Amino acid sequence: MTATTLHRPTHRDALYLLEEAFGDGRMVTMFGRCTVEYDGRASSSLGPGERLVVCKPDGTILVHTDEKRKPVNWQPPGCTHRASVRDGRLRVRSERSTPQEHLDVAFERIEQVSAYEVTDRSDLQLRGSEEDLRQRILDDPALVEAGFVPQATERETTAGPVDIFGADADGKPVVVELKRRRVGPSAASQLQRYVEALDEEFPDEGVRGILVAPSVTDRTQELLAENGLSFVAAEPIAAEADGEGNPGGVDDEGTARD
Amino acid sequence: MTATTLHRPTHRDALYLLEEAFGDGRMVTMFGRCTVEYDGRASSSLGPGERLVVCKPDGTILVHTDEKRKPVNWQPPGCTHRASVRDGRLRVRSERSTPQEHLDVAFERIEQVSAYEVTDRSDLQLRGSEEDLRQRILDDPALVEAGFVPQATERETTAGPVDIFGADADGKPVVVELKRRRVGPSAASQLQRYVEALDEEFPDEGVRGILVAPSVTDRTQELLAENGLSFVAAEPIAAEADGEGNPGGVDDEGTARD
DNA sequence: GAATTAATATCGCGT
DNA sequence: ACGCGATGTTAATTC
Repeated sequence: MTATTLHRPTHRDALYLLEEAFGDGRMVTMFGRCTVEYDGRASSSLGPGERLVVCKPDGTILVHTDEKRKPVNWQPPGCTHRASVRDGRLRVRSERSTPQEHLDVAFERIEQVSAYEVTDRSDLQLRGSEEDLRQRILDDPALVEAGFVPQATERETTAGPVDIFGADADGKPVVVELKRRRVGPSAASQLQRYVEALDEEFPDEGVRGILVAPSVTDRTQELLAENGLSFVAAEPIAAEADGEGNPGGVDDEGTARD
Repeated sequence: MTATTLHRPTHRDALYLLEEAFGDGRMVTMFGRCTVEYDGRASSSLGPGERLVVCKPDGTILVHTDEKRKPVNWQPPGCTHRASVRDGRLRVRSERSTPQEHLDVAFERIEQVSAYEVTDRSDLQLRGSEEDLRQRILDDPALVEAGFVPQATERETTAGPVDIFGADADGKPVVVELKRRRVGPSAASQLQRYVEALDEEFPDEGVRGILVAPSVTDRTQELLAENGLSFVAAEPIAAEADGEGNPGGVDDEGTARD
């Protein structure tokens, strides 16, 4: 059986399912009225309300309200889940050390509990990352500027590893900092740190810094100019010729719209 | 009814529930074997596997596998959900403009669908944030150094707003940058940008920069020293006298352990 | 373990 | 809408 569900169970019956599911490495969802307490890297309290709680077999716990992408409370993978009943509440505690932190969920009413057997071997294939941008540049260094010759990636400096290190048409050292999307001031600062570090390695050679990204904000442009840095516009994936038509296809049996 | 669940429904029956739930602003969970395609800020493909899909009434969609805290795919609030059946698959599409992006989930088998009415008015109370650290410093400026006098918070500069601006015992301008936890090089760069900006506002007054955080990394300490910046150790909340005993209490009716 | 950086980061606040 | 910075960021990678 890949899904087991209890509707409005007693706390005791819910507890039995949780014991079983935690032991079998099944994923669990709970829905009901609860409070949540967290203590660890910070601490927090959440008063009563109806929420969806998800427990994963890797030790993750998520508490979701009806809004937002982020859980209102959570615990990362590697935690230990325990369930119990005390003072008329169904309780779930998730705990870990390093850092010492724990999350407590207490249900005063449990509307539904489900346990799922999950099998998922597929890996996500992602396109358009900074890694893709780097590959584009290495395949066609002229995207940075004519005559640019990449010599190393992730080259170490005292300010940390730089994305691409190379030389321009005149043989001057060049640092290239890559960003997959429009950038703010922090990217300019980061590039400036790299240039300063390499200036000490190559005194009097006039190390150049080039930021490669789709675009930059106005203040960032100023920052770059102040520090004698350059900006080159480039996307992590080539922009498509616009002709996608209707990628999702047409529904033929019915639709539900939110 | 606050929770409605269909176990191994036909795609058509699942579709009817989705139509109803999306229309009523209910939260939906789905579990089954599916594939996922995303295109927008980046693009991705995910092959077949069993996953938990959560749709929120605010337009959020989350696709969770049995591992990790982050959803393997998602769409942020503000999207529009649509469900349909086509080519023998139950499909859910989540879409938005600005930026133009969409997520498609296609179930070949749907194990369970649930719809929940959610009511949650409680707000999260969080302690230990940077805001708490700021309040601590303002309550007791000597935590920064003897004689320090705060004059403004979020004071504007050409490099952006600084956390605390004030004067030291000698009347020299001081910029304080706050971080709630151990910091890396970017915090030092940020502080340096603020000092440079204020140096132009207060020429020849010798603007000082102080980083206040629990601790700094070695390379960051060097960066601070190179730029003539200071570091002061402080936590966002006072460390507790260790005496918490057994905060979770003792279980008296049973436990389930993961 | 600590350190460093990317991310479809998300989120909130300001203009 | 864009810009900017905090986050209990999470996660991957390297040392």
